[in-house]
Amino acid sequence: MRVNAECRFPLSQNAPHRSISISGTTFPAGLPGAATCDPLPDTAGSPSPADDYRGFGDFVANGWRFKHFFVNLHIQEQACALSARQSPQLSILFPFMDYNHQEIERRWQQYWRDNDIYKVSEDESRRKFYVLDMFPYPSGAGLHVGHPLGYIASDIYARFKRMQGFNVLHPMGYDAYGLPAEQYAIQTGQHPEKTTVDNIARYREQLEKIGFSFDWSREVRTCDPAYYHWTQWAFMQMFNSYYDLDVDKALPISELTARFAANGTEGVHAACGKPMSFTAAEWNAMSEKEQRDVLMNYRIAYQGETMVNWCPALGTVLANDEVSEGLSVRGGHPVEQKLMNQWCLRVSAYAPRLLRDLETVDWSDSLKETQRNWIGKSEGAEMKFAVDGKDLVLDIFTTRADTVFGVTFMVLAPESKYVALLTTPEQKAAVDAYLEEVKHKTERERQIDKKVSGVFTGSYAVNPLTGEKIPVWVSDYVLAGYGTGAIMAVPAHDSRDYAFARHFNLPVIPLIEGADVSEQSFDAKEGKMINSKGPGLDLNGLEVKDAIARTKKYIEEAGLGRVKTNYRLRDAIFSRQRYWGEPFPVYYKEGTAYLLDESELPLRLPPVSSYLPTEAGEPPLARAEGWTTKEGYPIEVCTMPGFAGSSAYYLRYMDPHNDKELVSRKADKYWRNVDLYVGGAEHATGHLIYSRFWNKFLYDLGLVVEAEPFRKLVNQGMIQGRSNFVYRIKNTNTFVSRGLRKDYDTTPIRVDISLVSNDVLDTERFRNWRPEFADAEFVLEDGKYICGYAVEKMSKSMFNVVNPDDIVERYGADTLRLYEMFLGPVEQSKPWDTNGIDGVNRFLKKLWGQFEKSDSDAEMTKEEKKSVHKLIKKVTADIENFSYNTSVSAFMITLNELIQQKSRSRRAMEVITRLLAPFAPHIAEEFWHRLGHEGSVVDAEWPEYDESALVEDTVKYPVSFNGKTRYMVEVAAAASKEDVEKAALSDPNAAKWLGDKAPRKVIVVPGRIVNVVI
RNA sequence: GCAGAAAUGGUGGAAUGGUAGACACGAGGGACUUAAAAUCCCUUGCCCGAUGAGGGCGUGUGGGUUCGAGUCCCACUUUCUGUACCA
Repeated sequence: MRVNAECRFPLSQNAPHRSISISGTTFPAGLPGAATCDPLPDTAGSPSPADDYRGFGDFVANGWRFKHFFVNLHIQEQACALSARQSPQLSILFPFMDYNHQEIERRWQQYWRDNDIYKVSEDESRRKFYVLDMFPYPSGAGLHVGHPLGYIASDIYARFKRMQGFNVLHPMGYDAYGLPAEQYAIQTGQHPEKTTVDNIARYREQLEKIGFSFDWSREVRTCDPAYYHWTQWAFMQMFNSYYDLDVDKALPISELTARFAANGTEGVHAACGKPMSFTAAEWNAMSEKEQRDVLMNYRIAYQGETMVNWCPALGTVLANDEVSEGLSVRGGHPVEQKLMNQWCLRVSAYAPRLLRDLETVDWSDSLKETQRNWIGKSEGAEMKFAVDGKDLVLDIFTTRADTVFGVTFMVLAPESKYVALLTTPEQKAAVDAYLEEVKHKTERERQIDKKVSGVFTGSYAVNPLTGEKIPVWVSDYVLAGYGTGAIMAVPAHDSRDYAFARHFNLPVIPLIEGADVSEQSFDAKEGKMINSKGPGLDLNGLEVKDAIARTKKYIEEAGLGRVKTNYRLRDAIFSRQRYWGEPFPVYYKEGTAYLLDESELPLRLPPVSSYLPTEAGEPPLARAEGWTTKEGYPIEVCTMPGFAGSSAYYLRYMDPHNDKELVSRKADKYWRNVDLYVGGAEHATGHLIYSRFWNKFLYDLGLVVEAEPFRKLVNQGMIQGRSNFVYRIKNTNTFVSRGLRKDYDTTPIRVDISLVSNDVLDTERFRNWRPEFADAEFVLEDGKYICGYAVEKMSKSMFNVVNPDDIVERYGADTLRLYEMFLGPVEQSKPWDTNGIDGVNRFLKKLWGQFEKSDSDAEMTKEEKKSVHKLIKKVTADIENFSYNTSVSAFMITLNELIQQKSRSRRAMEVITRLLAPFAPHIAEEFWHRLGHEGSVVDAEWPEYDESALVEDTVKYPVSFNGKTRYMVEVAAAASKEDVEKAALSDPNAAKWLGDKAPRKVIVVPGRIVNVVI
């Protein structure tokens, strides 16, 4: 059937007349009953615009809403030969499709799944691009609107790159080992795996709804044996490697063993725990156990006695980055220092390379700076101070070698092994008492309580430059873990030493000319040296900088010490006394650690009867039955920390199903490393250090091709919650707005965010929500109760969590995606405010309407073309710069322009569809198909702009006088500077501003501005 | 303390040294509607002026460079983030 009747009818009296043509082409194909009018003969001619209508009703079918009109056609008889049974009154079902996000999003998500649209494989013919998000820990609370921010940003980039022709790897997975699941297990007895799997299912569902282009076939979970097989494997490689300082890379431990057997420690420069010296003969004479003990000092994954952060509440040790201000990052429990034998990773060996290679990556300056601080390179000197009357030498590290002449005492860390050696019998009681006191302080107490404390050991050291005797003290302001655990104290030029000296009445000798040290120390590294002359060295009169260099040179020549670079970065503690983590592929034979055979990987996490430590204080794995090798040797009962599984996951995504290797050579050579990594800045000192270390280690072994894992990194800001408050006058049931009125004595009460809209409280729902205030009175302003608010972290306990599911349900994923981008720059933290979401939702609805109106296949007009090409240029540049908020506004501007132009161009919509595809993939896919395309818009080509379309015929110049804009002149775009100047000055407005003066100077910036100086 | 980032309307924010406040929210007014919702139109930095024409002032504070500064330089204030007895 072919119907060719053009009908015009008003949708409402005021709305512009809208015409539809009833024919096979305008009705989307396949719609049932698109036009249920009686069969019409071919008709020609048009009805008059004044055709009246009567009666209408809506009904919905297949997601389309139909309006039912009866139209009285006023068609000229001769133009339309109607037969007797055909009424001049035509019944039309006008398909009136609202923007139905639920329908559209469901349909296209299904289409993407069914057609494996986001599945990628290595394709040598195309250039690769790897876009990665930091994978989430699947917590029980699910996602809130803050989580997807980074995922949306990276998804836009991934889709953009794909449309530009790149083969884009964009995977997602789960960092599934972690404390919350285990804590939950302890409370409920439920296996953490169950909790984790449930949470992952929830996350997956939430993520799917937002329309990400993840290749889910590559999903990884760190708790999956097929995955942690390779975590354990990597650990084994580290156990079997040492760090050679001469070639500056990791080498197989077998090479070290061979060198020991041939030459002993002679000529070996390797990173180690404590310096060792032995001959080949001594080595060869050692028992296997002794040899293995020696090797443990060199392995990259090693077991060592170290001061660790022990968290009694969690029953485990923690890495430095898992502790903040003396409290555990997870849970906020107090942390103590404790000497324990633990597995460690020799990350410190990589400190120089971790620092140096920061220059090769495209990360933000602030993030690089954070890493630099954490690595903490400091150049100075290690100096020897002999102990008076004893055959002992104290090594100290200092960056201020120039201040040796001002050393008036020395300080040992309480944990230093020298404390026992230097304490004299007379002082023993006092020192022991002090050590006892310090031991019972937690790290937190030590930090909060900055009171000066310490005790004299009774011994004296000898200043190597002056020969003077100086007392040696013990104090907890000196850290055992940094430098040598001993310092030379220069109270005149170090504030901590100064405080200590004043407290214990020790002398203060100023060394810099003009420095007033009567009230405080002079810490600046500037000025001329005084009081600095000894038998072998005279620094007087030198600038501090030169004095430092001079002293370093002198002590090296005189054998008093050496130039040394210290790093703050310490080895990573790799054991956790917990259940929910990767087991170590390690067993113990006569107390010595051995690796399992690789063929036994993965070593599966065994079931246990309880997730608590044993009575004997051993970790939960000690409860596992048969936790031994076949031969009956006990297996390690600690598990690996959270960062173990997250350190190389980006490699596993390249080849996730490989059961022979972590990643195949081929896949690694193709995908290489991550081109764009998006995640939170909170991982700056943990994950990003460990991951870089891990990668460099694998790189040294020739297992991966890139020295840095993450080429470009973007930190998305945090989305904060907006907490709402109501204010109750004390001891009454009356609430007042905002709490701004100081005459009321008010107490803020938190209100769930769902009860508040535009700061206005739904008082009725509030009464239901908090039944104890069921009969509350509200003092209204203009009939409304206005809540107060505060911007805080988004958290359940603050009643400010906004769930993305609710937003998706109500507005759609495309709206959520656009809105999160529209909120502001991705890197910036900002509070979530659902109120603004209507703006982008309206934009999509308007765009939808514009699409429906677009029925012209003609070339774009000049105006249309200019609008559209301006948009191509803007959006392309914005995506490259991660400036997504301005992209969204550019879309809005273009749409407004097209509406203004009364555009009906399908070509314009076609370009906009492509540009919008990365941002709002569902609606774009819908448009794409309705425009008649077969495949997915995901593979549409990214449009290029035509510079000539952007050229203006005329340019409007603002004319300013002495920098103040006064009026505009319009001149031809081709006008010369002189012409522009002439136009500006001959404008009728000119006289008013020039007055009787002549312009001194006229500045014309082509295309920009005219400034007249008078 | 140190390091980094930032400070622009009622709000989120925009602005290669060149018309400050794009875009959006909110607010006010109007149209449509029996009504509401939705939608559409207008106004919206502050002050003076009459509601007009017009003018003045405005990007945390104070100075500077420049024909011209939100943007560059110096000093300061405040906020956020990270980090800390690191010798």
